[in-house]
Amino acid sequence: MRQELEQIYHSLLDHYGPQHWWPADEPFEVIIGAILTQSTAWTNVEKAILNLKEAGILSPASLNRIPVGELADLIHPSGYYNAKARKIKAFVERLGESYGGSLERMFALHITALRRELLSIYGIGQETADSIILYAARKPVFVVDAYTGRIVARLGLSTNKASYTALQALFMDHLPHDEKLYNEYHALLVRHGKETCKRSPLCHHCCLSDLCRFHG
DNA sequence: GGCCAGGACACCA
DNA sequence: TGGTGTCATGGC
Repeated sequence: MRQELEQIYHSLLDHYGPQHWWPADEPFEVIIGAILTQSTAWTNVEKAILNLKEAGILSPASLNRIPVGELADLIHPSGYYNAKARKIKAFVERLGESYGGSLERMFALHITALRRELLSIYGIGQETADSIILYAARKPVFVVDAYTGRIVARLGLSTNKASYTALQALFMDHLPHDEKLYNEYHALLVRHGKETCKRSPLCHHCCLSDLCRFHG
């Protein structure tokens, strides 16, 4: 299994090149982006983040002060703006109350403790928690998303109903726990999912065709 | 004009 | 545990 996962990785990297994720200037921006991109196109998230920057409130302290209704107005382009405003508020409130508003203090937690802490915050589920751990805290957890499940299922490496935990274990049980590897791998899976594997039922005519168990 | 994006939660059985 | 409804905009 390890060899197959490594072949997929190298095929994607050869085809697309390094993705330089996460597209953000700083760790806190990664977190806000991770919440805003839940079931939402990244182009819409960019508009919302730009609004926050132009309003000068893309910081834990500022977001703690602003009324939730005003925050919802600013992130309007990202969709689900009322729900996401509550989620952002929930995060910065926890950060303020438990860590004095310091991401460094929160990220000093051991990786499993950090994951539990993030999952206990309203609006942060498994994928958002793992995105924060990998791309903001820079610790080695494999981020699973909808593309990940579709791609490995189509390659014949899992069933199409595999759980988040099962998919995460598929990668973490067979690959070294390397933050840079997981960073690039997930980014490449998203890139590939956007470009190719979305509509094709099998992986015909894409850079992973040779690795598909359904071929030949 | 319908479909879908780098999900999470509440509620139900 | 697993299935369904809800939250909502913008691009194609």
